[in-house]
Order: sequence, then structure tokens, then C-alpha cells
Amino acid sequence: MPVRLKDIAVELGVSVVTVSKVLRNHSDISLETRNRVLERMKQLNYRPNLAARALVTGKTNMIGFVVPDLLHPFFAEVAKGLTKILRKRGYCLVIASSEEDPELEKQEIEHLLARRVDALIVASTQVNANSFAQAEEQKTPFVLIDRFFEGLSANFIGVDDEKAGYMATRHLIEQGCKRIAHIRGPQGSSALGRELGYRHAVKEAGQEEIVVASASMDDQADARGYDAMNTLLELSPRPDGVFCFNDPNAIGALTALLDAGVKIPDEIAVIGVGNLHYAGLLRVPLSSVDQDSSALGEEAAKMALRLIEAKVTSRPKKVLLEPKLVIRTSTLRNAQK
Amino acid sequence: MPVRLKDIAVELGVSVVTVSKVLRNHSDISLETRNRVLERMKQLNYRPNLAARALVTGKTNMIGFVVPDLLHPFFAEVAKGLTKILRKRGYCLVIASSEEDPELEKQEIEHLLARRVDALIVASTQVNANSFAQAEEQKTPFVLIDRFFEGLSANFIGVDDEKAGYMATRHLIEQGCKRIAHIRGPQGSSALGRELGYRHAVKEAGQEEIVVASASMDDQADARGYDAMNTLLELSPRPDGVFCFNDPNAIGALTALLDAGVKIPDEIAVIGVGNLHYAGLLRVPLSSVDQDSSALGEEAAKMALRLIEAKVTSRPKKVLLEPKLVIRTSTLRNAQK
DNA sequence: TTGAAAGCGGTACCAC
DNA sequence: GTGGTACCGCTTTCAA
Repeated sequence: MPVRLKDIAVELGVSVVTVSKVLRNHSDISLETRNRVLERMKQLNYRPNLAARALVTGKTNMIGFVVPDLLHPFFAEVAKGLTKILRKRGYCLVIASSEEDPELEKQEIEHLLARRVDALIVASTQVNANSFAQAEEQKTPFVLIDRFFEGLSANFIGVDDEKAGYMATRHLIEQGCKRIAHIRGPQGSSALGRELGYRHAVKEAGQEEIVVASASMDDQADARGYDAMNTLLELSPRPDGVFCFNDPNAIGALTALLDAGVKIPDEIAVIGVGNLHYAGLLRVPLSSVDQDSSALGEEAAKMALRLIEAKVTSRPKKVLLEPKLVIRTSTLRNAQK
Repeated sequence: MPVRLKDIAVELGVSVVTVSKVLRNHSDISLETRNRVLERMKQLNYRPNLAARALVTGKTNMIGFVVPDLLHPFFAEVAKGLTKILRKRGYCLVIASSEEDPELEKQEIEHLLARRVDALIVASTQVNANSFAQAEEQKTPFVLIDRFFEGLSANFIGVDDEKAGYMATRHLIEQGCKRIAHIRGPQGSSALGRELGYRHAVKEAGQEEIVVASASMDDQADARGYDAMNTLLELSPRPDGVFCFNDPNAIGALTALLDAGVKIPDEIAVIGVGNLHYAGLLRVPLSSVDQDSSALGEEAAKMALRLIEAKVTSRPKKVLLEPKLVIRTSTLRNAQK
């Protein structure tokens, strides 16, 4: 039903090839023909069938993006960064959600691969790298974001989690905390890195390490934080500072403290990671480590495009973005003294 | 590079057609051939090239989704609802962000149309319906969500905004508010509907209408709410209840009240719309009208699929989902008396 | 400067 | 049951 190259060609008495060349700004077309074709294209509102083009060129101009959870503002913001760059270059973003389920993630990756996306950007929940073997077979470049795994030599863009953990913990120490606990995230490189940074800072300060797990990373991240904090409250002596894996965890932790009537930050200071947009609007504005997710998205898009355009496969690159401390009430002790 | 139908065919000494039929579960293939083919497909990890299939069938199995802002949890949640349904049916979701810019939105729609998505789901920022004329020309069905415009007879799924506005205002009245103001949203059917509901409830109660605009609907929705509330605070007598267009507006309003040292909800009660996931975690937990965005997404997906499968174009349908009141501290006066 | 022919990887139709 | 052939809408190559 839509207009085709051929329609324009026969109407104008030229060949399909000629029209096709005009479409792609080939130089070897006379100005006159060119203009005639262009004009008719405008009039008919011609749009090339990108599916057809994809078939012959082998390029779909689509990029697949697999996220664990679209609702998580971090991923939404990354997506925003992605679209910003991709749009300019004529690429489309195909989004798939894995719902934190490795099996589903694998299926979605295969689906996108069948769709022949030009590149894949994945925030993986996988433990192993099987899904990516497929991508490599098909020579579809892929970029991992946020969560990395050892053993897979892949392109990666993330935040320096160890540094984030170190900064957060260091900040608590500077605020005078003497017993700092860590509510650890679910398995994955981020949780590991942040914990490492935490341990580093705590050890450096000669303090004891207190780590509790926050179970699975699902919709109930705040509930997890709530439970974890209650566990911590039963310790004696109690911690006087808590570094949480992420902001939802931290929000849950804050709630637990409020429920228990604990003073924040004087009795217990709390800090998270992610700097969620609304972190400053909470009952107790939450200190956090900012990850600049939008920049992360933009970098990932640029890297993906670079990989697509590269003729030779170069050595995988690993890019770590610098986290940034954002101090709010939940840790601001000195000011209150 | 990836395996093709043909590869399997020659290997097995059968024709491409036979393999193709097996792929699509055609009945007229002997069990033996079938199994041989299937087995080889497994071994080679064959994935049909969907771009090729799309070209011949005229169906891409892709659905385009255009949103004003991915970061807005409402749209993220709708997207989540969409993927949930579409995944099951083998469809992909192509997301484009219009960044609240009508011109950009138009471009993105055209782009998706060129991609030959099977259907379009749009939360539009448009004023007129030009972009959709294109879709109709190409016979690409589309579903509008959230924002409707008169004059365009289109399929629509949204929340009953008038009811939402009425419910919220009615609730304030029941909480004893005598002077209720409304912070209106940007142009669009939602803002209109909610305002209408507000006016209805206020009039019904014999109260005065006080409406202030919150300027444009952008990233700074909370800043807008902040400003609007400060405007309201200068009135005398002040309002004692405020119904805000959405939660970000309301959060800004709350902040303004806290800054001004006004007691919530006793001096001024505040309610929003959207029931953002973190509305209960704010400094003052925010009452809100829930929209069940995920269900909205699921409905939109189902409707889109129905349109795709329908051979005849039926009369446009308009579906309004029921909003639901969620009462929290920011309006809970009775309990405190 | 222009265009004919081949083909991208599938599917549809109809004969065998 | 099976497969030949044409073709989806476009690009590529190469000859005119």
C-alpha cells in the first residue's frame, strides 16, 4: 500500500536504480533527474521500506537494549541517554525487559539476535556468558553495562563501583561513624565492587566489617532494605552508619529506622547509591552516590556505534565512569553538632 | 554469516520450501522429514531472519511506542505492561522518546512508520493530528494512550481523568477542606479532565474555584509545583487543600509547604495523581490517585494486537480505566483530630 | 549519467 | 508430501 521506489520510477519514466541512487545521494545522477525525483518523493511522502533495505544491506539500524527492569529509574535514564545519541544517527532502540530473570534474558537476547539488531546493549542478570556466545557467533557486537562478569572478555561501560563504595563509606567515616555496616546487594559485579570499596575504607580506618545481605534484587528492594536494617538494629552494639547497596535499599532502611524511632543521622547515618531523582524529597533526604546514568547511556550508545562501524574487531574496552558523592540530611552529622 | 534456511535445505537434501514449512509447523510434512529438519535446526541453532520474513509477509512483528519521557515512572510502567503482553506474542517493542517535543514526536512517528511497525502506541504531545494521518494512510493501526485529543477519532486507552480529579477533590472535601485550589497541568486532555473533575466537585460543594497553572510539563514538574504552591501561599485567605495535576507537582508543592513551615495536612492538605512508587516514602507521605499504569500498558498492547489481527477496520474504541484513591498522610486529617 | 540483472532470506501458490 | 517459481522492496555490480 505505501509508495515504493518502483512507483516513483515508473511514474517518472526512470529506472528503480536511479531513484534509489537519488534516495541515497549518489553523485552520479544529473541534477535535473535528481530534482524531479526528489520532488515526486516529497509529494508522495515516500519513505523507504527499512525492512527491505535491511535485508539487502545486512544492517537493520536497530539496537537492542535488554534491561532487568524498566521501572528502575537507573535503566530508564540509561535508555534516555541511549535514545538521545541513537536518534541522531538514525538508529532505533528495541527494548526488552528481562524482569531480573536470567532465562528470560537469554530468550530476549536470542529474539533480538534473530531480529538482526546491529548491536546489543545489555544490563545482564546472567551468571554465565552463554547468551553472548550466540551474539559472538553472529558477529553481533554487544556492550555490557552496569553489571560485568569476569571470564567474559567483553565491552563494558559501568560505574566504578569500588570507588562508589569507598566514597560512601569514607564519607560516613568522616562524619564520625565508628561502626559502619553494609547492606549488600544481590550477586553481581556491582554488589561485589561496592562491598569491596566498603571493606577497603573500613579496614583503612581500622574498623570492623559488618555485612548483611539484602536478598534478591527485585521490586521489593526497599522491603529488603527494611528487613536488613531491622537485622542490624538487633546487633549490640548497633552500627552508627550504614552504607546501602542502592537507594531503594536505603529507603527501606530509612523507613525501618523511622519506625524504630532511631534518630537519623545522629544515631545512625544512612547512604545509598544511585541518587534517585527523588532522593532529596524523602522524609529524610537521602545521601547517595550519583552515577550519571544518562551519560552512561550516551557512552554505551557511542561505543555500540563504534563497534558497528569498525571493520575489524578490536580488543574489548572497559570504561568506568566516575561516581559522585551527593550529601544530604541522612548523613549530615557535622552540621547538626 | 548466520545459518539460513537454504543451508539446512542443501545439507539435508530437501528443498527450501520444505524447511520453511517445518519452521512454521505446516501440517503437510512427513514426520520423518520434520524431525530431521528440526534436529538440524537445533544443532545449527537456526534463527529465521525476521527482517526477511517481514519483507515478504508485510508484518514486522514490531510495535512502536512513543513516549514524552521515559524517565517518568508512568510511562516506564506502561512500557513494562506492554512488554509483558507483547513478549508472549512474539512482538518486539521499539521505543522512541519525544522529549515532550511535538516536532520530535512527529519525526519519531514517521521513522517508526518507515520501519513498518505493525502498530503504533503513542502518548502524544501533539496539538493536531497530522502525524496520525500518515499512519492512517499506511493503514498502520495506532493506539493513543494517556492523552487524547478531540477531533481525532482514534483508539484510545487512558484513565478517567475527570473521575480522578473528582475523586481527589471530593476526598479533600471529606477531609474538611473548605478552600480547595488546583494546580493545573500543561495543555492536554489529562489536565483538562482532571480540572473538570475538580471543578465539578468544588461546585457541588458550593466552594470557590481556585486554579493556578503549573506551566510546562517537563523535567522540572516538581519545580513547577513548588512555584505554583508559593503563588497559592500568597493568597488570602489561603487555600486549605490543594489538588495537584500529578505527583511530581504535588511533591514540589509539599516542599514549598515544608519550606514555608506550613503544617501538612492540617493547615493545607495536598493530593496528587499517579501514585508514584515512592509516594509513600516522602517526607510527608503523599496521597494520590492511582492509575494502574501497568494495566493500562497491558490493555494498550492487547488493543494493538487486536487491531493488527482485525481484517476490517472497526470503529475506534475509547477505553477509560478506573482510577483509585490512595490515602496517605498528606491528606489524612480526620485521623489526627 | 543511466539501467538491467542478480540477489538479500524468506514465504506463497500451485504443480507434481 | 514435496518442491519449482515468483516475488516482497530495496541495493549492488557492472555494462551500456
